[in-house]
Amino acid sequence: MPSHSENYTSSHQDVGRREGDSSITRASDPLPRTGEWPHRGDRELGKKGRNTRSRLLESAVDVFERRGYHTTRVDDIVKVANASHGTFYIYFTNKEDVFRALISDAAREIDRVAQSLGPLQPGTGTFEGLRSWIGDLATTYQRFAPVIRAWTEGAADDPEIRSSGIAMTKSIITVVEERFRSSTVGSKTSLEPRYAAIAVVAMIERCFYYQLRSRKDEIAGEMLDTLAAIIDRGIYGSAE
Amino acid sequence: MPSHSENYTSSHQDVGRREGDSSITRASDPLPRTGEWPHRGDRELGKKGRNTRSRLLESAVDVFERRGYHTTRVDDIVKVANASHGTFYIYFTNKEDVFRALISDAAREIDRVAQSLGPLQPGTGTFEGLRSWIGDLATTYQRFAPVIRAWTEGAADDPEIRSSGIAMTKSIITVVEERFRSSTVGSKTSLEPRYAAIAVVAMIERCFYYQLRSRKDEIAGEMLDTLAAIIDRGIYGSAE
Amino acid sequence: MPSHSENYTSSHQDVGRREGDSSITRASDPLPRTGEWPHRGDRELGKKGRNTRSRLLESAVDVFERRGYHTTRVDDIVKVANASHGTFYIYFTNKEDVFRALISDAAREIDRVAQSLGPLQPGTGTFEGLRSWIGDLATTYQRFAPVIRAWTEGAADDPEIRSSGIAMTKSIITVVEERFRSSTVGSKTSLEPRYAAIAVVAMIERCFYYQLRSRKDEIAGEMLDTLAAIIDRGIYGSAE
Amino acid sequence: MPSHSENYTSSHQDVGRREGDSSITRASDPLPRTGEWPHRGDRELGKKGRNTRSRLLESAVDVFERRGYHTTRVDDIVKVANASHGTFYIYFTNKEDVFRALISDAAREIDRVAQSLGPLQPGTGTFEGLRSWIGDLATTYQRFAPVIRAWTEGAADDPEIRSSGIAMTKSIITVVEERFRSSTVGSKTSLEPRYAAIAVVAMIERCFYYQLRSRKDEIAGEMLDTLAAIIDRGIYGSAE
DNA sequence: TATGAATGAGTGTTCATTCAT
DNA sequence: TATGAATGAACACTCATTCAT
Repeated sequence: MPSHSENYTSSHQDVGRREGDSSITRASDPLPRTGEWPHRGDRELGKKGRNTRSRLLESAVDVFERRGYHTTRVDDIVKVANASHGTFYIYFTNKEDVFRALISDAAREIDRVAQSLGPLQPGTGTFEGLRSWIGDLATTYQRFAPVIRAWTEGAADDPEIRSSGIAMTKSIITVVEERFRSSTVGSKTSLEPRYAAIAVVAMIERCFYYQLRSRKDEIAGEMLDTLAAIIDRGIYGSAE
Repeated sequence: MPSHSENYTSSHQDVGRREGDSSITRASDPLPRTGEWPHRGDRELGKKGRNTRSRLLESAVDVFERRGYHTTRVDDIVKVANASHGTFYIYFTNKEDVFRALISDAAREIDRVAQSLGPLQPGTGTFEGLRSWIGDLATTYQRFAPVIRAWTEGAADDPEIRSSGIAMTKSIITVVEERFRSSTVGSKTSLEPRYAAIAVVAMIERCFYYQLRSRKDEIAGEMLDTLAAIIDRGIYGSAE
Repeated sequence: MPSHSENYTSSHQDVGRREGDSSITRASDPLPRTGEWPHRGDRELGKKGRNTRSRLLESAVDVFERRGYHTTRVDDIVKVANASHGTFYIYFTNKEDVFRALISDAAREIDRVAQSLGPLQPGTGTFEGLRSWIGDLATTYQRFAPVIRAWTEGAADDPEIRSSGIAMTKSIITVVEERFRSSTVGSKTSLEPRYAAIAVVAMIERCFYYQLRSRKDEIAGEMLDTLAAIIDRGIYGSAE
Repeated sequence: MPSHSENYTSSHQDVGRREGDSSITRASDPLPRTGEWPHRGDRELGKKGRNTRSRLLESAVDVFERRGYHTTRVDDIVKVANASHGTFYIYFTNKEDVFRALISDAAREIDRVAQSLGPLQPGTGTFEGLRSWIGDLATTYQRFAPVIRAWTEGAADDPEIRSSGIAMTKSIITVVEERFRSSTVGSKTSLEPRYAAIAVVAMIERCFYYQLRSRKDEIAGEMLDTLAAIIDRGIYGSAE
């Protein structure tokens, strides 16, 4: 649910495809030029290696949260992980690479939860359905909070990361749009489902972000209630 | 309307009140103007100097838009402005300083427009009032689009700039909250005005941002209609 | 006259085309991504800048000679030039770039001298003509000795530099080949002019290199006499 | 036949004489074998060990050829050999060490062939003798081509390897010089045998190198004919 | 007021080598 | 005998900032 958008009217989904961890580089050429060697993916890692890699990932989360993506230095991460500078480069090619590894998990999960929004028909417990979905989203969002925040705020100038953020948001918007269409919403009201979906996703995403930034341990229940209520009334036209 | 928040439940407003110039050293000031010392403010500048300063500011807008705040180098700005490296430091202390100079105008304007939201009573043309206000906000937002985008996306790890963004958002939320309170909204519905205001501002801000990122020349009218309609129904309970 | 060859049977000449100094990078895009900015060419340099650049070039020659191309560190060069690390990167993008600047002069000169070989007809003072030409070549070679040695020995794995070396050698071979063809050499003897030219250039180049490596101040006159004599007898068939 | 020279006028021969193994610490030894200590030589190796060692050597040849000496990383070699990083250091102390192991064979062979040049007397089939000798040299040269090329091009800044190259070339020059002296060449012509020998060896070595770099499968027969003819006429004064 | 050369601290990245298993 | 994880010194390169002219 990071906050980048290139064209929110396109509806094809391109997030959540990738398999496994985000090690994008893969070995095949037996003798590449300098700098083209893939860094170790997960597969060939021994116990110790896996442990080190995890420690680095955890440290990265930690540091990204405290310093923000841009301000973070590889040096900070290895210091927290009690590893040497060189060790970092065994597992990741650079800062972006760790970041990709982190967001791939988050993206997968959020997308999964986003897709879980059931069909809703006006007058049939729409509030409860929305409230439950938003609650699930909030839970997931909180789980990956540091990463998502960095994703939203900081990584905006790495093209690949940005586009994955865009894709993720598009994907959620599309789900919501389809639910709006398949309910009788469109006919009852003058709302265009696409724009309504954009507005709703925007609202949810940004409220979560505001709340996260407030350093509360969790997103307030009242906030979630309010979101569900506004959507229920604003889109599904439920009264009171 | 940038997107940073520390605590959105606090309601005291601290943006847009202070008049005149403020010094850089007053760290609590949410929207400091360009530092007066040791660099020159506008007043004491000769014609040539004013011109150079403007050129630098315009170039900065240009570059921030194309490269993003973090990626922008002082070098880029002076090159676009056809100025020398040294010249930059005559007018600004550093990159943040230019940025502050740029956002101060934007912040003032947006805040002014935000405050213009009139009192709304259910059943008395709430949609039109909201639509008009949102339209004005959109116009202003578009006018300062490059700066605001940079503000939203990039400046997140400069504490001073971040806090000015937080303050700005808080200020708008507070206005909206007060309008909600002073109408009979609270009593009719179960919505807590503070949370409702947060949700509404979040939605508006993020939709504008999405639309801007889509590279459309302007924010779609349908988008504005949809926003107004959702708020009208979701908060003011208007039907149809 | 460096020593790389890809295909010595091709005869088209592609050395000596470049104008001015070897600053291959040129400015045009007003806002390139990081790393694409051209480094200052010679044109826009003030007096001081030109001086610094020269000092760096001289130091580079010095260090390349003492340490060899690969072993040389940018740090070594700036130390000798009494400049700071950053200064180096104002004038050159990296070690290769300085090297290119250095060899372009050498290549131009050597090529010019190589082309000066006049037409020779058996029985008409061929020895004197050859001896004089070889002498000129030797003089030029000596003048650029440190650079050429580095070129021959070390830079072999930089593709661009290597190919310029190849081109240079090809060019000389072609000149010699044409002189052999236009004299009656081919008809009198069974020598194929192309192969004969390769052999002759190989011999000259390598003898110069051997002599340079021996750390003598200059290439021995007897060496030059011997070369001229061997070619005179071996190719032109002069007796005694 | 690599291409380094410190002083090509000295004529005492110091390559190819010593038998058996030599220690790394004897710096003056021109062609040290792989260090026996603390790494294992061939003798004490089990079947498996011998196999691993061979694989590493073969891989090294492969990689040196494709990447050049300097650009080659230990990492590349072990990857091609399907061995682990640590294994490499069981058999060799470092990259130079593998290289020394590789060139020792090549050097021995080339030197042996070089010494095989028989005594030649003008007017007694000198061309055939030369042509045959050059052909043998070419065959050997081709056999060890990748190693020799790396030796010629790249190893120039390792003192020990360089000096072994110098010694090798000196040795060949000396053989040739002696043949020139023992024939009546010196008296008939004005050529100084030492310089003539240098020129001849330079020519042969460099032509081989040129041809190798041209990526032909083998050195052209015409090239060998031409070399023999030039020497025959240029040194031995044979006509037509 | 403008210039642009110089600086150097700060970061990123590579790779030979060691060592516990 | 083999492994592959870890290390850290060595080097490359960038860019904000200063300053003499």
